[in-house]
Amino acid sequence: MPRHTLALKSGESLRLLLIHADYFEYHVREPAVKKPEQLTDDRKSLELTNTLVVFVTVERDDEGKLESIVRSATHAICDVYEKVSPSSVVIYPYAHLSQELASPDKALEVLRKLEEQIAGRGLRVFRAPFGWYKAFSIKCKGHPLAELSRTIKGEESAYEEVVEREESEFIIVEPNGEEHPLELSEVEENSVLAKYPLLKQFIRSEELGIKPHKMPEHIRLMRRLELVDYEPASDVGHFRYYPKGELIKNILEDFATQMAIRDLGAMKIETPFLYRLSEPDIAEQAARFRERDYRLRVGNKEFVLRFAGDFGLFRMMKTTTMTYRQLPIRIYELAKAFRLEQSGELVGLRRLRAFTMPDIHSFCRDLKQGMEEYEALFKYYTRLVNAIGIEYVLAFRVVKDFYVEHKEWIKRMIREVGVPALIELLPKRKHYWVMKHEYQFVDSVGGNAQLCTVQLDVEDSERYGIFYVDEDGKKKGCIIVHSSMGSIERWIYALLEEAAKKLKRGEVPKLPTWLSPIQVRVVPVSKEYLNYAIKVAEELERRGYRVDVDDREETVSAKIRDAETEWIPFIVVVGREELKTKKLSVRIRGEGVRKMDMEELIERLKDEVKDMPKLPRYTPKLVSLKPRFS
RNA sequence: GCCCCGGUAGCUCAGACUGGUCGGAGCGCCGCACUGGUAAUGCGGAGGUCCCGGGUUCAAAUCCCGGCCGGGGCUCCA
Repeated sequence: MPRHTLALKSGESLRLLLIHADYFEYHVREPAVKKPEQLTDDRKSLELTNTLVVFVTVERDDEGKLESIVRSATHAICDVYEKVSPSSVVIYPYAHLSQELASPDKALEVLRKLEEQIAGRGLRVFRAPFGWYKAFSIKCKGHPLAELSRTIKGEESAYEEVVEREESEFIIVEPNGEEHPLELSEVEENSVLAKYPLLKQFIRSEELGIKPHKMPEHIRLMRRLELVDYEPASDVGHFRYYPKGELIKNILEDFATQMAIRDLGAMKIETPFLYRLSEPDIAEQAARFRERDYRLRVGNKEFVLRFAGDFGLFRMMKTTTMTYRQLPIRIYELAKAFRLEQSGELVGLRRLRAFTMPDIHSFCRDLKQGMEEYEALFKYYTRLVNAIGIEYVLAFRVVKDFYVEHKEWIKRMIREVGVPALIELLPKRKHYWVMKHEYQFVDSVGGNAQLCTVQLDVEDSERYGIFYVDEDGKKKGCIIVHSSMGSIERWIYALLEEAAKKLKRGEVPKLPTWLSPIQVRVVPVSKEYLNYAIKVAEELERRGYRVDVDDREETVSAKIRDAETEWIPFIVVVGREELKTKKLSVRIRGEGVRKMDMEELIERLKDEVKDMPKLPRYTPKLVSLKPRFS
């Protein structure tokens, strides 16, 4: 008999394991539950050949959606039946596929209905009795379709997903506001897109699914540069950060926080990672993300790890008293989030199971204020993307009626950024938002990922129990604008991929100076000049820059080479000559060697770092003291 | 999650098809000499359960099965 793997995820659905068997038999032994199903003699044992044995587990959450579950399960079973042509079907209650069993009477009800439905389709069907220990033997046929498992969900089962999908329309809006229709089938011939290669590549990747077939470069780079690495001892998609990667991550986090607070006056909060599934609103939120959330049981409580910041935020806002005078209220959280993405979907830092997402939620009085807020956030994220310095693409998704009504407003925003935009017009609203936009990134191999997004949520907040007090003293639901700059990890991906694109074009790859783990490396020509090198470094450090000193016993060439392979933007060589003239010999990445004095170098650094966050070195001052992490 | 490909020293990889002196190279690391001027100074040394678990065989890094991790594809991306 072939071996079966019965390990299935804990979840919230009906589980089926279908075995096409040459031979199957069972014999009832003794009761397994307090009130087992009443039995007639003819059901105490059974022996069949060429049969389809369906092991069925009814899960707790199946209760309440019995009808659709039974319908879908019947469909699934008949589907397999037609493919393998057995001469009968056996429904076999099998509790062991689950940790979250439904109550026995509900389970029995489902099994009976299932039997009835299948019989109703004219098939010969048997049902093994429920609530009894049974001995069984099975001889699996072992062909490719002989062993299958199915997960059946209520309502939106894969088996009834025949719902006709109305197609979106696409248009391109040029920076000057000119509008052009776009047929996705004619992307290659489109003359407007020919002017905007990045946007064209984005549409190929995002809308047409034309994929790069290549490994994105950042995966190699994140390890070469000792920034980030896999951690096989954790779950897949959970990474570890070496000091230099941690520093970059922390600077980006500080940047997100600083921008939100300084530019928008948002209020920063923090909420828990874990939420109880027994809370109805949490359960409802979790249900939106079926099978994509981490669940864990502690004692007799079941928890879900948040997959977005909303969980704790909405809870907090429920008990917050806000008045119309205070709106819009902007709340910022730097939230660690967890999503159980399918393992095959994870790609380096592009898609993770654990990531850090800064988000801002704005609570607004009405649609008018919501739209003003949307525009403010649009401008905010545009400044933010421009400040980090990567190429990006702009895409809007708008419900068509809303677009028609607010066309000029949207075009005004596009003109403001000065880049062309792809607009997807949805025939009708199917999400909580009427409109959103995304700043998307296109990587070195032609793949893409969403960075910033702003969403105008028009289902007002009453559904979450969030209210403000209006002028008339009455409680009202508000309009929520959801927004995020995208995960910090994904920004690291974008920065590394941006550098990889430079490399591909034959340019020198680099990180912006404000994000470089080491901004200046001082290289003494020999031991004699080490003290002077340290003095130079200390002066730069006092001025707020990350500097280290290569004190190793290596040749100058070797030390320069190492600094270059680390992508250090400024390399200062000091020796006899520098000591004498008090000038510095500065090798600027991608430019060449220049003689500068200390103040000139500091001016240059100041100019590149501007008012971006500053953090100290996370690695030793002396290069010889730093271990190699990867 | 499914399909295809891969996993050999800290890192990058050769060896595998045709099982048997194949456990190898470069980088890194350690030691000695060199006292350095803008992308690799020379010489020497240490390092490996050949991813893990089973199987086939007189014999397995090598062949077979299962698992784990990674890459690509499919699907997915509230």
